[in-house]
Amino acid sequence: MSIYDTLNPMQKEAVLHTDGPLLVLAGAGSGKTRVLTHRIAYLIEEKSINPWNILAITFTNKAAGEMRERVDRLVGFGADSIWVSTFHSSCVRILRRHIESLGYTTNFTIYDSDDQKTLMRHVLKGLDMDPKIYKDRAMLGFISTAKNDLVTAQEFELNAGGDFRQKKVAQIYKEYQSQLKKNNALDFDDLIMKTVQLFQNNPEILDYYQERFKYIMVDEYQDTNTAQFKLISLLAGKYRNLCVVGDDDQSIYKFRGANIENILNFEKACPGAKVIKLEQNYRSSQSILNAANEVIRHNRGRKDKTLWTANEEGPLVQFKQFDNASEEADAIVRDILNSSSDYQDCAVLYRTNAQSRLIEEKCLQHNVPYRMVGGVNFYQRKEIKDVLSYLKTIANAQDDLASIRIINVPKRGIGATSLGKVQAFASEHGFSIYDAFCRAKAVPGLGKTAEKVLKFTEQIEDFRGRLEEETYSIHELIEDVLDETGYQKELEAEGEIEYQTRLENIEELINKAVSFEGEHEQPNLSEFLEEVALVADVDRMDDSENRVTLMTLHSAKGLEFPRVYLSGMEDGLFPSMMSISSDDKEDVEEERRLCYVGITRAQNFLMMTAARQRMVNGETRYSRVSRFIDEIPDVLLDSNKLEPRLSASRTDYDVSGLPWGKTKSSGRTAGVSSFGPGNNSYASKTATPVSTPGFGKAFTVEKSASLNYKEGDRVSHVKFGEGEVLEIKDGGRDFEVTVQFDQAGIKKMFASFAKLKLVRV
DNA sequence: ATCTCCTTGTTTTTT
DNA sequence: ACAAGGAGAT
Repeated sequence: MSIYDTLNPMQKEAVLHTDGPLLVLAGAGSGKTRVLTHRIAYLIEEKSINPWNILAITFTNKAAGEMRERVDRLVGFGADSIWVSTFHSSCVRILRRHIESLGYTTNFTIYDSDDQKTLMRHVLKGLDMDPKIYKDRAMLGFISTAKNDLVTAQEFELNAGGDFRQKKVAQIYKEYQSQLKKNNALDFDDLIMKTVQLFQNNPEILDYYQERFKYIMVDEYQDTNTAQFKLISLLAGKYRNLCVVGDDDQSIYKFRGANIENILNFEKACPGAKVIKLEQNYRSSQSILNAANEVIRHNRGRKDKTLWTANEEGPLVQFKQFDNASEEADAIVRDILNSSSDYQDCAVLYRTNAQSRLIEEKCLQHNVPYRMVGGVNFYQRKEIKDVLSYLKTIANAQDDLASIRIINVPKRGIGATSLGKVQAFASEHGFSIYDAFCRAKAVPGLGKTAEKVLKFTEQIEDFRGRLEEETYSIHELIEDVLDETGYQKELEAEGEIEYQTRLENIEELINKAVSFEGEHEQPNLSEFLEEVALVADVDRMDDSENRVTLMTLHSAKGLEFPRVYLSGMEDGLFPSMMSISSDDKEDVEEERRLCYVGITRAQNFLMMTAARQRMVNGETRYSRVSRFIDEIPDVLLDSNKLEPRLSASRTDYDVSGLPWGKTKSSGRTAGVSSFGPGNNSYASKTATPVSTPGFGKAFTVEKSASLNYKEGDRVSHVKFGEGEVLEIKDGGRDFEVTVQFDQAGIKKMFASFAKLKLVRV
């Protein structure tokens, strides 16, 4: 019996169809990864295809790693010469070799969204545009959309025609591009677009890669954008052995330029394409699948398919509505505890990252270990960006953003004024900022500051020199930078707790460097930086520990858990207000697909929850239950939604036409403009009684009762060991706990950070 | 040059 | 609620 006999007939058909275009419509949990891995194995083992000729594209690096591992297990050898990677890393790899024909140098840097924003601000300032009218984020949005559609700045300008605003945007786009080029940098969207341009301008390079990648597979095809589609079409243009796998019902990245038409029109774009549907779900119970099918049924314009399962029925999907978000979070964490499942089998999913805080708080309160995916991206943390900017400056002296970021970090007495002079000097002579730093003596009006600047550049040159040595490693470099620049000293001065977490983060970066060195024959700094630039948060998710997973619905795509909690099922939150009020009906459909993705993550147990009252952006919001819940027939739900509501009469106040009532609870008294100043007071007055003026305070009291240790208790800390609590002080947001540790001495720390555990004596 | 307070935006999602 | 950027003070 061969490994292919374990596949169902449809899966098997997909595996055996190796030549010519193939679209696999794979419903949630239908074993698409199995199909992909077996298909690769089949190509290598049965069709004797050289692994070298196979390209498999996945959505995240984590998925890539998993796929490689699974292929490794299926085929004995050769699996490591297959390209398994994301669109972005594939493009970087190609560009590193050939980008010189586009006028960049091969040590280009990659700008993340923060860098983009900084650069855009700079561009807007340089063009003397009013930032009130031309907002950085909006401009970047236009540019991103354009790039995803392969529209260059020049084409954008032509398309703008006589439209004044569009012409302005075109001007900004142009300037932004030229600044990027000056910095020898590419943004995320450039990675794809430049690769496409490279192929279009250089047929011989394209031909090389067409010959190289005779068999191409693309996972999560529903989330590809136009540029990515073009890239794939070019690569597969010669041999046409293209297999794409996806599910139109799980397309959730339209906001990022994903073009659902790519999957809906695949057959048109690739004449003669074979289409195979995988409709048997192996993941979820019947009950869960029923709910999922009911929800997604409400979308129009989808490929017709019905997911079924042979799994047992399982418990009904639960739905519970709570009075407020805190109760909701509390109930979820309690339910996890009561279920006596392993923590790692549980996931709490939410629409927005902001919702994670309450869940986290409750986990800490009940001593439930958790792991949070997302939130502030690790590589976007200040200390990480600082260290990386040093590395970037050392690796690529043309990266102005990086040089500017660190010239006065740690403080060297080089402020905005001096920097301004250097920048003026640099742009006048066409130098990069770093080159201008090196010529500080020639910068007019810099005076004594010039020497400080030169001290900095000497240091950088010194590091650069050391890097030439064979034995000098990246992690040593990081450690030396921390030490010799005085960065670490400055961190220390920031205070105990800050210092701790920041240092921990930097240590994690060092670990990353060490493992990078282990994986590469000749570790190269630019390569390290790019690897770091391309990691998503899910990639860093370590699932070996027994912890509850907290993440957004978006990050949950592709994962599965025995026990799933879908929180915040409220209209205005999920589906989001933006999508509800949008002119484009498609927007709510995308949210519905997101809901479908969420439901289908669950294997055995699913609980959906909602809160009647929730704090959002510092204001209390009252919401009704999500329309997605209404779309699931009552018989499929174990629900409390028929119970009387807390404030049935609250609709009386709902004069705004929004699906919720709004209360300004604090701070700004800016009028709700549409009502005019007179009506404004009406809105806030009527709503006040419900908003419990002291809500914030009541909240902290509740938290106080929950700390399970008090002054005088023995507690233990992960790092410091055991000790005695000397003092607990209410520091507003959190409790400040002072502990006399047996070994480590007296430490002050925040309760939620320290995760102290009570020690029974 | 650095610190402080005030204003403003942010919150939908991320490679 | 909270962070980040800008203006004005020190």
